[in-house]
Amino acid sequence: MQNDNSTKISLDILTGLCKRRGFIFQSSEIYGGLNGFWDYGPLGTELKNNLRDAWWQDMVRSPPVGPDGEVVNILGLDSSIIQNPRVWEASGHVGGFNDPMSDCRESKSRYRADHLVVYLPQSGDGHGFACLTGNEADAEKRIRKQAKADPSAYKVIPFPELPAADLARIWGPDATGPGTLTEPRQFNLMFKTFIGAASGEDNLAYLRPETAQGIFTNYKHVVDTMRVKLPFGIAQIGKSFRNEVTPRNFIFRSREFEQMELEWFCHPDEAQKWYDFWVAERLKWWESLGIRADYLQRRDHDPDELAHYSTACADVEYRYGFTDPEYGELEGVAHRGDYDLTQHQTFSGTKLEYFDQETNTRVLPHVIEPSSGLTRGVLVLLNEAYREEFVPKGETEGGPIEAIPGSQPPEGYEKRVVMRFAPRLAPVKVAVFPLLKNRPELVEKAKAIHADLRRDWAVDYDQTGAIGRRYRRQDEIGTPFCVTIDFDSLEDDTVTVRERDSMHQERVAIADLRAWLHNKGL
RNA sequence: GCGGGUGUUGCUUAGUGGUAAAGCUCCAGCCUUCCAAGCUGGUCACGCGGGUUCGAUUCCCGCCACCCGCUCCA
Repeated sequence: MQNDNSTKISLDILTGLCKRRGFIFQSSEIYGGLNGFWDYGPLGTELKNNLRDAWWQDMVRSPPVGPDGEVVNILGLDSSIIQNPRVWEASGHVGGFNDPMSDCRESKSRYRADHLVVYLPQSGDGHGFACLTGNEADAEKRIRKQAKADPSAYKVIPFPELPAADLARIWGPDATGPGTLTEPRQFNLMFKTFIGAASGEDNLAYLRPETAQGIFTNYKHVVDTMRVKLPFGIAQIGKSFRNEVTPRNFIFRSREFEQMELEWFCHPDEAQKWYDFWVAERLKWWESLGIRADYLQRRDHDPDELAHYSTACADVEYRYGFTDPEYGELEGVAHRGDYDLTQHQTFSGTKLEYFDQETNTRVLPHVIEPSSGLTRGVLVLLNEAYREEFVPKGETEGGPIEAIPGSQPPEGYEKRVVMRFAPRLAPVKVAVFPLLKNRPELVEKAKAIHADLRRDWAVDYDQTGAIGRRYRRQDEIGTPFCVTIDFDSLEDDTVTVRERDSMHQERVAIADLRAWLHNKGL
């Protein structure tokens, strides 16, 4: 990716800033860390909570107007992370990911171990040959050619029953020599845990790999208690856990992550209409947060990549710097049909049909699922916000000049790093400074304004060092406004409000400050 | 999971078989009337565990984490 993009930044820079400024730390770092887990520091927590709250506000409390011009109805839920293990049998998560696999180091092929059989010499010595069940002729051919022996001198056993010590003398199906197959390994998507103090297989449980199933299992409760009519939605935000084979790319793919999921229940005849609506709506929502439109795209899944439960799926993708090709998933909007409710109806024996009073008919609703990664959203916000700029030394006339990340400023300029978060999402909204810290009257007034503003917003107070340094500190954590109390403030009760992006300053009466900030998007 | 690379303070680097230096950051004081100024002082590091050795941050082994590629990916 050598193109155009002067603002492309590396994950190294972002990871460094997140650590340096208290956004995101490696989990349990003092013990050497843990692959695939991350902790959110004070500012990362604020940022993540702000994104979470924006989603909740815009999806649950004040959702968009539907395609018919009617306000849609969406209700909130918070189901437990650990659920009856049968939930995951019904959902298809148990079973689908439990097959032991063996890799060939030479051919890079991966085989399901229960699909392989091994020809072993009756004599006990010499090479053995593995093949896929159904391809026995292939193995026998190789016995004649490679071992110059008759297949009848061999016994056939299932690959999983082969002692690990014998792997060294086995030829893989696609290998040109022995000893290339790895010991069969279990790939378990779900984290296992045990309920109760005594552990054993009979009290096995799982940490949920998605929040969606908790919605389906509560669907009937919501229908019965909340006087809802089709169509309606149930929304949930929470942690999910997946034993990813390869956690990579900072918080993009981690083993513990957070989802914001909506399950939209509707009449089967209307499902396509709602699918189209939600795909478009979700793309618009990310743009409304200030994400550059040319960094977002809709990608419809090909029929052959659809999951078993899904009849259509479209992703909202973002142009991360590291995903290949170029764009990577941020949110998936899936048309799940009636798969989930059918499964849970079958497995639980509980009727999950919706009874329509007006038409006197029963129907199993179809489901459209916009499911986005909250923690992936945080990564997108960080990536979108990061800028390096050149500023003339000692003054701000003309404002900052956008720079290529990692480049050095020309003579007379210095670099500033600024996080251009939308005010709504910024972890700190306002910082309050006395111009000088050794003038008690300035300090006192600044502290009073700080104490007042913090009733409404996350507000920093800083009196350390030169004023310019304090501005730059706030730039780097993305604080949109800084308020400075100077000697004029003591005379006329006005303050300087300095804007992060333009670095412009404006004189505002203290009495108007709260309203002024509100008008700027806080 | 495979292959390659990396690991000294918050960051960037220096260095050594005798437990570590510098710049920036950070903290305190002085100073400072709006964009990382200056002066003085200060805190903080050899990823973890073994081995060799009188002594290991340095040499050896194992592990862990991170980065790149492959693989995988609801």
